[in-house]
Formats: sequence, structure tokens, C-alpha cells
Amino acid sequence: MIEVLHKPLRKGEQTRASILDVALDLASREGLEGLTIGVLAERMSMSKSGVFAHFGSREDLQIDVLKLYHQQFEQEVFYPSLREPRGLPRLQSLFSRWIARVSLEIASGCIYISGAVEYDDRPGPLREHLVTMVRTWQLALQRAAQQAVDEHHLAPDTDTQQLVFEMYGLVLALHHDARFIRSPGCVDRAHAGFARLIASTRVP
Amino acid sequence: MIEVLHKPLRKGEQTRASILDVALDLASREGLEGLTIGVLAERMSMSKSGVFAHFGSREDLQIDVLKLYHQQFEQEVFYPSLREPRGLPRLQSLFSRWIARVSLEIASGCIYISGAVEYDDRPGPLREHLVTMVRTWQLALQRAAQQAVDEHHLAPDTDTQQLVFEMYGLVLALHHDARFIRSPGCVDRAHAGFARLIASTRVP
DNA sequence: TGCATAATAGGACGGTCGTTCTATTGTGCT
DNA sequence: AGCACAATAGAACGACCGTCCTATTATGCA
Repeated sequence: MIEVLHKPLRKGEQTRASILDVALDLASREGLEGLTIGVLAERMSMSKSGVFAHFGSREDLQIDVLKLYHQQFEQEVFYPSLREPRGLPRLQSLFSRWIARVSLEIASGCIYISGAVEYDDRPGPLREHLVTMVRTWQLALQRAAQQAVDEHHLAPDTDTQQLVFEMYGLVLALHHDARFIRSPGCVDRAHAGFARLIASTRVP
Repeated sequence: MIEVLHKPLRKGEQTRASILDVALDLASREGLEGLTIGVLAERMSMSKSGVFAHFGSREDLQIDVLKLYHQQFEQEVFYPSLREPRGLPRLQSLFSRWIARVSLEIASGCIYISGAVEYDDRPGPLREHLVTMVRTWQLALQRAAQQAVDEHHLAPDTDTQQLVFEMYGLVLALHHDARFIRSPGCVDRAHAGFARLIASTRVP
């Protein structure tokens, strides 16, 4: 009697995935709040309702876009750095890949950063998801910094939270000067800032 | 024949000013792009068209809000610091007042920062105005830093552009952690970061 | 090949947006 | 007081928004 649920056909998930790809690209440019179903449908050469049917609501679409971004970020920045040895090398790898990602995103934009501004005062599930993801990333950085202390690469009294705060600041400044001001050479400045940061907390 | 233009009556300019006040408050919370005439009218207990009539367009309203913010920023951060002696004291005053302003704005938000994200990819007069203002502020900081070098408070080989880049990063990180993450103690971290920054470029 | 149903299209809904037009109210000067 | 005109209200516009409902088409399996 109770019929077995037909597993979703292939086509649906496939278009759903490509919708999400386009949506991520769109949200990177216009912000998650600027992501609109009409424009998304146009870009997909589909009807609004056709696109809409793949997601329960616009909010669900935004959340799925966010999760996709998070996934890509982990894949490109976090996981590869785990192959570096614990301590300073891994911390440096995390930062470099992070910088590279933000630089590449010059044409589009980092959703963690734009989202932080869009949702700092807008309560709701989207904000919660974003905060969780960014906190996760910050904690991963802090863990790597603590390991650098444990490995005696950084001074034993290093304030790792302070370190992460300043690293984040460098990336935010990079994003700001690259995308908004469009001042050349800011990638080098981010690297220089990190080098100085490490030098001042390094074990002599 | 050509009649003398009647100078605008007092009432008009007065309400226009109070509209701008409310608009600035609103834009600080929701962003310049989130500033809407309907909501503004509601907050003013006026009709939409009544509010609209004071500005040629929404864009003009946004620009006027931006100019008002710029004016307040200069008044609270820039000018008072000019009373400090040239060099490190003035640079430190600029940074402290800047930090204080961004901290106070925790409840509302810094339009320079939110605007940078909103308009990094959106061409138009608003973007141009914003970039000009932020560039002006960055150049003021750089000038103060250069004076600190000239006064032999900072090392003669100091890269002032790099210094400003990192100062800006500290404030962006403060804004991020205070408003978005809402992590306590980030004001202290901004100050600590600046102290370390100065210490590493100070003349021995 | 045919059948069940997933996938999509099309249209309509109420809502908000910026803007415009016209009418009414209020103000300031003589 | 009365006149000129500034200041505001009110309604309507076209456009776009997210969402829902109902057909139509496409797909995968028997």
C-alpha cells in the first residue's frame, strides 16, 4: 500500500545543480540579497516558476547557495592546507590560499564578506548560517595558530585570537582595496602585513 | 521683468534637514541601497510624495545622505585630531576617534564600510562619491603617517601606504567582529593591533 | 510503447518600489 | 487680510518582487 518513494529523476537534480551554480555566480556579484528569481530564471532561460519549483522558497535558495559557497571554500582553501605540516607552514598555507581566493574573487566577490555586511542587522536563518560558517573558519584559523604555538613556531604567549583578528583584518582590507577602491598592489600589501604579523610573534 | 527668485521659505529646509537625519539613521541600519522612500515617509509621518518632493530622485537623496555622513565623520574624527601635534600623536588621535566612531556605530553601522560592499560592483554617481570620500580619508591618514615619519616618530623607511592599509584592516575587522560576529573584546583587539603596528615601525 | 509522475511553463495574486500628476493645505510677506 | 507660492497629500502608473495554482511537456521505468 504505502508506495515506495520514487527516487528523484536524474534530470531534476542536474538542472537544480546548474541553477545553483548560476545563482552562486549571481550572488557573488549582487550579494545574496540581490539574488532574484526573475534574473536567475532569465540567465537560465527558464520560467520563474520553473526555477522556483526546485526550492521551497527564495530563502531556501539563498541558504543552498551559501552552503555551496562554503563547500567550495573548504575545498579550495581549507582541505589542501591540511597537507602542510602542522604549525606555521599550515597557517601560512591557509592564509595564502585565502588571499588567493579573495584575489580571484576580485571579479565576483566573497560571500562571507559581503554577507557579513548584508546580514549584520538582519535576523533570520540566513544570518545564523553565515555566522556559523564564518565562526567555523575563524576557529579553524585559531586552531592552526595554536598548533604553531605548540610547535614552538610562535612565541608561547601568543594571543591566537588576536592573531586571527588581525589576519581577518588584512583580508578585509584586501577585499576593500581590491574590489572597491581598486588600488593596485594590495595583494602584496596583504602578504606584507601577514609577514610582519608573524615576524612580531615569532620565536626568536 | 526677470523676477527675483524668492529664497526658499524656512519650513522647507527645516523638514528637509530632519528627513535627512532620519534617512541617515535608516541608511546606517539597512544600507544605502536599503533606504526606501516608503519607509522613510512612514518614519516621518509624511506621505511618500511629500518626502520625495524634497529631492529630485532617490539617488539624489542617497547622495545627500552620503554627504551628511561625510560631514559628520569629518566633524567627529578628522577636525578634532588636528588639534593634536603633528606626527604620532595626531595619527594616534585619528585612529582612536575612528575606532570610537565605529564602536559607537555598533548599533547602526558605518556607511563607508557598508557602502564599500554595496557599491563595489555597482557603477554610478553614488559609487563615485563614496570612493572619493573614502580615498580622501585614506589620504588624510597617509598624510598624518608621513608627518610622523618626518617628525622622526616613525622609521624613515616606513611604507605609509602599507601602514594605512593595515590600519584600515583593523577597523574593518572591528566592524566585522562587532556588528556581525558580535564577539566581545574586539575594540581592545583593534587597539592592540594598532599598538603593535606602531611598535614595529617606531624609531628605536 | 505506454503509464506514472517529475519537470517546467504560463498566468495571476498581492505587495512594494520609484516616480508623476493633480489637488489641497500651509506659510510668509505686503 | 489677502495674495503668491511653497509644502504636502493622495491617487495612480508601470515595473518588479516572491509565491501559488493549473496546465502542459518531458522523463524514466514496466
